[in-house]
Amino acid sequence: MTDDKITIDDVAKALGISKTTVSRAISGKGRVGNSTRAKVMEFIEKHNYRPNVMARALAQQRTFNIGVVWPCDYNAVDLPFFQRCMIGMSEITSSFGYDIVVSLIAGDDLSSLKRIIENHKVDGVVLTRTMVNDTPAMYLKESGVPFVAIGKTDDPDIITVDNDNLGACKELTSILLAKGLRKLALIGGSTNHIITRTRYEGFVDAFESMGLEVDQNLVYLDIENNIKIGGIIKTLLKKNIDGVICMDDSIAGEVISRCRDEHIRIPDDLRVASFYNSSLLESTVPSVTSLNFNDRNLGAEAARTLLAIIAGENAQSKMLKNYEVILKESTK
Amino acid sequence: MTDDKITIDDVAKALGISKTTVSRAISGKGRVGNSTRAKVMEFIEKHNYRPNVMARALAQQRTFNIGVVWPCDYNAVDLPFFQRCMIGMSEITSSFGYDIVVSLIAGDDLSSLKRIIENHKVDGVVLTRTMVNDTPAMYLKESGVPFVAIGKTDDPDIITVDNDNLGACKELTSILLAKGLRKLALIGGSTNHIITRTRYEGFVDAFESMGLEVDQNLVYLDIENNIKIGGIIKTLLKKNIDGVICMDDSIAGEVISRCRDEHIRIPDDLRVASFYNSSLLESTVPSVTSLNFNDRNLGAEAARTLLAIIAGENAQSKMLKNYEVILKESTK
DNA sequence: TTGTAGGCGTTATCAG
DNA sequence: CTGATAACGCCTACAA
Repeated sequence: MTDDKITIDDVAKALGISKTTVSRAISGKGRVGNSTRAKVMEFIEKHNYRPNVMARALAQQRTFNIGVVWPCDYNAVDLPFFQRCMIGMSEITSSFGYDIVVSLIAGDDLSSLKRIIENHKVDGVVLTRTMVNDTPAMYLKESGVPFVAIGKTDDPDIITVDNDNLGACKELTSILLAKGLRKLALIGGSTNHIITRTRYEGFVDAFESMGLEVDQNLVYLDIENNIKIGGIIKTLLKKNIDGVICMDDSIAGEVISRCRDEHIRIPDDLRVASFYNSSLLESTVPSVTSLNFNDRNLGAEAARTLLAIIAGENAQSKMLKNYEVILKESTK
Repeated sequence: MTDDKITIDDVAKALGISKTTVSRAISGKGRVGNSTRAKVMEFIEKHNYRPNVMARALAQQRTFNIGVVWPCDYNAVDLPFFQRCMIGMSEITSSFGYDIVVSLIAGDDLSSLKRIIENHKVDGVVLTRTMVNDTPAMYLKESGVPFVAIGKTDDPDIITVDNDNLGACKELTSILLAKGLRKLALIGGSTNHIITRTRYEGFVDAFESMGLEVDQNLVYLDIENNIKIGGIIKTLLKKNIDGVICMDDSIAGEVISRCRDEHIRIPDDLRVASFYNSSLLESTVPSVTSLNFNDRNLGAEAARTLLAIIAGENAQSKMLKNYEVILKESTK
């Protein structure tokens, strides 16, 4: 039962045939007699034979692993986005017999990424976000390893998979504008992240397509620490605003809390919406209007694309259009 | 600069010595002349030579990967716990030249775990939680692969690393009892997870050590879905309770929201505390009394232990004592 | 259809 | 201290 270390050679000898034939029977490459194949399959099934992946990796220079680059800045640590993406990726990779090697990168330290690339531990990489000065992307590009980035990028050589953040943010903003709101504030994270810029663009587009102009005094970007939000809210209130759009739900949660401190009623005194929704917002009161994306599906699509590239097919960048605008109490 | 496919043989030939010597110079095993070693080191530095891990893995039957089993039930998906643990593990494994292969397992489907084990893709495994019917643990034990579990277990053969959940939960409960609260409710998740049982034990211990008895009518376990919490709160309010202890902050957040619905003031009408704290609770109002553990450190310790086992040292189970009881507004 | 032999890049063994 | 040579387990021309 626990014949653990049985090799292809053992199989061959036991069956009185050559390793080559066994190999072919298993891989399906090359012609093998039906009866022979059946014999082999039955035997390996019975004895629970598994080809040694390391040996195969060495022989055909493939690892059947993909790398996933996972940012772990202070902010990203608690976001469920990456976890959800990974689940989607895992579903796809699993079904292709691939496994996932994670590479956590903090700040500019690419050493863990370099290690898995230089050591040939992966056949390709998924980058889970894009940045303005994207050192990981540049490194990967230079290294020649197949990779896919989740998020937008300027570089046409890089294959990306992304949600339609621009369209979604524009739509949500438009809805608020259509309600007659005009003095809308925007609070968002690091402008080093492309997604922050895209969300901002969507916000601006909504204004422009209605012939309105964004008041830059109401835009707060690079707010990487929720501590600052209390002050921002106080400042904003003096400016007599109609509503606040938060780029993610962590910011939204903080905004709601600080409003409560200031005895600001939502939505009566102020409307609040978020460009990203996760369970963080689930139990807030009032419930928050937000955008809902399918992160899992995004990850799955990224993995699918990467595997296609690895298989030699020429894949193209994709934009997933399915998102939901969830209108809740906070903007009534 | 981009001499990517340079092998040990290339190094040997370029230096006019044998592969063996180069190998020894790099690994440090076996005696090599100092001048020779220096030459080798200089050369590989300059030409950026990296030993092929796959070849090494094949030769010495080691992969320099560890597997991390990551549950992805509906509940676990958004918990930051696993992510934080993994960051801690990654810090340690990285410093030993190891990488992390994740195995997401949903429900009883062990296929991804089996794949990485049977394919010899990892040298050991970290199990990130323990269960009552722990099929992953049993499988690993049977397979003979070195592994460490995060969490408690009955099986003395299994090496574990865990926080002192029992002591922490007992302490927090004791503090509330010491404030004179007596009718304390408890809401928690699946009793299939050992941690739920441990937390419950801590709760009970606190009562017993004060000569009090737990009112089982106020204990709600196996609440795996926050939707039920609204009803529970309503029921509890009729029972005229003093406070609610939630096993994690997702539950706590929900409890607070539902209390607000019912116009219950916290802490005036009801005290609330949580056995686990994450950023989910960060911006709630009122701030919630809770236990604070260092998940990252927990992961690091687990990785350290696993690597020790892999290295052949005989490691022992560890309990990390450092946690914080954070007293906040919700129990004033 | 099947088998033989060589190679993938390292490490381990055993001589020198 | 150093070097051939044989594993490690699998794949793939090339032959038969």
